[in-house]
Amino acid sequence: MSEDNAPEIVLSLEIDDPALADRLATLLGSVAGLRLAAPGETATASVVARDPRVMPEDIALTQRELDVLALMAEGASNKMIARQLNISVHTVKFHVGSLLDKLDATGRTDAVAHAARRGVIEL
Amino acid sequence: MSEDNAPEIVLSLEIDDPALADRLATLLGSVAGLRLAAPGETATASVVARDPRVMPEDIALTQRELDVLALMAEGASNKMIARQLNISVHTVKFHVGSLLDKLDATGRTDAVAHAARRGVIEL
DNA sequence: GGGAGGACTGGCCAACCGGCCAGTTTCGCC
DNA sequence: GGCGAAACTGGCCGGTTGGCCAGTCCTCCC
Repeated sequence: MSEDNAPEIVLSLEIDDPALADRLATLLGSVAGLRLAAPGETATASVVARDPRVMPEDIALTQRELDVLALMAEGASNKMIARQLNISVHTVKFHVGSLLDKLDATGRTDAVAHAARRGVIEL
Repeated sequence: MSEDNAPEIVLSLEIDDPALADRLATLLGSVAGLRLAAPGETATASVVARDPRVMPEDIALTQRELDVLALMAEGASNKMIARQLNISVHTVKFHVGSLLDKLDATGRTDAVAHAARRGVIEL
């Protein structure tokens, strides 16, 4: 393993907590074979620590609601969801309604966005 | 600054490329004051390097489309968007239409999901 | 046995959405 | 001067959405 077949790994920091960012910058800055990205530089990998804000109470969604939510995130219409899950459109609407309530959303788009933000679903 | 007011920083790795993950694990594993997270452990920060798959061609969206897209992601209706941007509902629909085209989406929910996936917007 | 909660279904309806047609203005560029 | 791109506006219309009412089955639990 010569040094040149393993180019430096460039890390960008995306840390909300300044103190933590500082400590990490110091720690990582002195590691051989690795350096921190210059502003605007494209990094090999990012070190991420987001503000752990409003994540504590994970919303209690039923299995069925998760099914519906997942299909909503795929852009499926109520009709399509009904077909997929083998239930009536009315039932889909019923679940969507619960979802809007629980996720505190104003519409299906908002519901998907909120769910994604809270990590309930993965886009 | 005693050692105990600065607890170990726990890093989790989210690297798609196994080789890179390996190198990083080795490099970071030997840094004092820092360790890698055990499976399932809550980490202080994550080191992320996602597959740079279908991200090359960043979709060309106009400024106005970005405006509309951002509001869509907030769950805003066409009417609300129109008010926000001080344009008519028709114009909003026009931009939404272009967005659906460019993002290859079937509806506004799908459009927001696609945009988020491609990093066009941040949820 | 009597809740309580979840899943499911129906009808009804106003509002919203998206796609179609058409048009104007403004801007930069060849 | 002409030409395309972007932004903007209008009318029209069928399909979708979300909220309201109602009801039936379950199952778990006190």
